[in-house]
Amino acid sequence: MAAQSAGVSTSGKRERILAAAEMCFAEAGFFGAKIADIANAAGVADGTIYLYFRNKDDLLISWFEWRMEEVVARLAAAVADAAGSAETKLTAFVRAYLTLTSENPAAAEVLTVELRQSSKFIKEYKNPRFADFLKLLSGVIEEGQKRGELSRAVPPAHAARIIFGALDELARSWLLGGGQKFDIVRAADWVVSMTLSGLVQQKRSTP
Amino acid sequence: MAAQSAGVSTSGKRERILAAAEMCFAEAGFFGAKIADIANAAGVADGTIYLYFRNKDDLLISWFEWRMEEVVARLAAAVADAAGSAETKLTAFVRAYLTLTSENPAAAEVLTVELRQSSKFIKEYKNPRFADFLKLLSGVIEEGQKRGELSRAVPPAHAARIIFGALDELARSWLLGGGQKFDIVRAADWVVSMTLSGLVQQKRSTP
Amino acid sequence: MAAQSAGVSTSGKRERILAAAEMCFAEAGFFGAKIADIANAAGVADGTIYLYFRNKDDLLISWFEWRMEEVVARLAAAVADAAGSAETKLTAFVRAYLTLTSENPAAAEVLTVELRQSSKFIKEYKNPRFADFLKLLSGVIEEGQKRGELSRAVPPAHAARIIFGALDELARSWLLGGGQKFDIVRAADWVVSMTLSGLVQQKRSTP
Amino acid sequence: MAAQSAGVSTSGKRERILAAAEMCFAEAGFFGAKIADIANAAGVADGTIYLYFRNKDDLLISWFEWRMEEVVARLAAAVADAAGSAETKLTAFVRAYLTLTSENPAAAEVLTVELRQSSKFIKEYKNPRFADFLKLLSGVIEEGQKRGELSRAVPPAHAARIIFGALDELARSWLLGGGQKFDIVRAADWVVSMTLSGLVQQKRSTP
DNA sequence: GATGAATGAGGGTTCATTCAT
DNA sequence: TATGAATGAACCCTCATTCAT
Repeated sequence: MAAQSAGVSTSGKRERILAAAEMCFAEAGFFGAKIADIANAAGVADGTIYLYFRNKDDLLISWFEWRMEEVVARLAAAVADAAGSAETKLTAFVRAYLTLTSENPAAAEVLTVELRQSSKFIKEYKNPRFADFLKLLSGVIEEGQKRGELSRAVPPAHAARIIFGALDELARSWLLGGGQKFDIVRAADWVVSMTLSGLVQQKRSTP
Repeated sequence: MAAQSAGVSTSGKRERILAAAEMCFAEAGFFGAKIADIANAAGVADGTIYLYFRNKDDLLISWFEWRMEEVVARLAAAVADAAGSAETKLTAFVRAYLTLTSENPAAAEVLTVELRQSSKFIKEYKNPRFADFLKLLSGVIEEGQKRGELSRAVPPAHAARIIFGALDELARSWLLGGGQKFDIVRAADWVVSMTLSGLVQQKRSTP
Repeated sequence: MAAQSAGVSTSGKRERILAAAEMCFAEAGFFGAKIADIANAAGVADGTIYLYFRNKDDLLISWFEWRMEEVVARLAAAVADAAGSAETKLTAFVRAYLTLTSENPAAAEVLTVELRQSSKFIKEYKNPRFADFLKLLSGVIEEGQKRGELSRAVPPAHAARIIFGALDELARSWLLGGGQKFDIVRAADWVVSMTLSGLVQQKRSTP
Repeated sequence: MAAQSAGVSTSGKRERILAAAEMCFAEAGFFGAKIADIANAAGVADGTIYLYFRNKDDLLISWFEWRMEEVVARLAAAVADAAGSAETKLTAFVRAYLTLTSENPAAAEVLTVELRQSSKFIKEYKNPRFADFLKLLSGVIEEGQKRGELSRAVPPAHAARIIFGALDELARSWLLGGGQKFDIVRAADWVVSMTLSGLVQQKRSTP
């Protein structure tokens, strides 16, 4: 009772529904996934979903909040663990992001494909978790710029967007290939290489 | 009269429908846009749409082919005009892409948001125009690598994905801000800077 | 409560829908009857029909099964009650059939008119209940032939078809006349007379 | 011009449309056959059909008139040729009817299945050709009764209905079997046998 | 809380019919 | 006459949401 009043169901139904939604959204897309499918996958009645979520939109938003909280936490931990230069931290971030993708492709599928979709989520919904995500990334960049490790050519917020875009697209192409065509975790090095050193053949300072 | 005898309506109804679809998809999303809305915007009857397109899915796919053909042509032209190094060509590509985005935000909105939506379009539909798009970009990179202008650290196909992801994300954030927050065309330089030279403060070879 | 736990709605919605469908099909024909009409007549929402039937076709097939089960049972009972010769049994069958017609003209209308409509019902649907119906009739004939009561001039299956055709056509002409022009139950004697003794003026064997 | 003003197209388009309609109705049913299909089969434009027929209903009615005129004429000729007793004439009628069925299964299909269907044609349309058909049959019976050749047990109009019903049902079952299961023309003898002599084992007058 | 039968608005699609050429 | 592109009313069916139990 005490636990329930805190908004945490003792039976974990909310989580089961969110996990079921993740699966269904990944498989069929937000519009293709039916509430009945999700309820069935979660082992609850259709109506039960409405005890935990206002409506289908709210379910997607709630899923996003739920999943992103974990993602941001793990990325933040990875960054924190990577003591040292901005380069090291960015590398840790990128690797952690693509590792998460490979570990939970269903979640990645929804994040990468479904979440862009509707004006409901990108236009009206402020998306605080995604803002946290970008802030984590841009924070590392900003710090690196302040410390003189990174070029100031690109404003941190945009640099973060660019890196996220690169990661996201790489994740998407990996997911579409069924995870077969290349090693997504090793692909992290490509993103690191391109966004840190660039494609141009460097004429590094000679000793 | 003579023109009509070719069996192709001179009234350009197909194009009007495609343009109306672009507008409606951009505004409401694929699932949110109603056939009736599109017909109304195109100034035709609902049924007329089905004289030109098999169904709503086919309308989106057809729109994609129609729009991407132009996009790829313009990007190819921009690349062709940019004689010289791979660096110059990539810069031209990126600028042209973001210029197109700024010139036709509705089209960009659909491309960037709606096209990711899985089932019919990324999973089932092979998307030959998008493949052309990526091929154009990876071709420039591959050539640059062969000429020794670009590093071989990243395979051309993945480098192209990374650049596209960066561009796409930048375009999306610009579109979501209503085109107000920053100059998307000038943002091209950020993408160029990051993907060619990288973020790391270069210690260029000094004489 | 206890009854409901069986998973079968005690409110008899399925039967109400079938009865409403019977009425609407009789009045407007299968294609003319709208799902909304049937739902309205049954006092349920449109969507409710789809909880009990896959689609409109399934509704007609289900109606047929539902109604024919009763018809065959009653005809079988009539035949069973008519102990004695094949002649007696056939007479009982014919009278029972036309009595049913007069008692439920709507059902007869649908059976006689709508069910012939080809595609879904006679060509694809195997119609097991109608097969039962014919089997009952041909069984009586076959038995009569074996016992030497009936001529072997016509194979039982075809004789059954011929009798059914006669009954069906008589029912149809009665239904089209609004049941006013003649007494359908007494018309049974005509069918009996013709199919058992024939039209030809019999020169019965004289002692 | 003179010929056309008489309502007879010199190019025979009306007939081509009627023949095409027959084929399409037989294949797909009245509701399943599309005007576009019929126009295509007739080698005319959709709109052309409306130069010859008021609407789709009128097309079916017109087809019926067109086809029944021929059927009645041929049956009348068969009856006329069969000089002699009512028995002979009825036999000729039945054989001619089933011969027509076997010669033109498509027409038979429409007559037997589609024409019953809609209230448009049985309830509102007076169906004068079908009345002619029944009149021909009942006329033979009436005459036979007057001449004492046939029993007066069944009123001629109803006897005609019964024979037609038998024929129609036999035709339908033959058509549904794709004309493979039995010889429809030889089946004529069954109808003759049953409706003239009946099923009951006759104890014919002994010499 | 939990259920799931019931709801009914909504929309994609069809196709008989029209009419400008 | 003939055409066939265009029309738009009509309708089956889906599915998010509700609510009596």
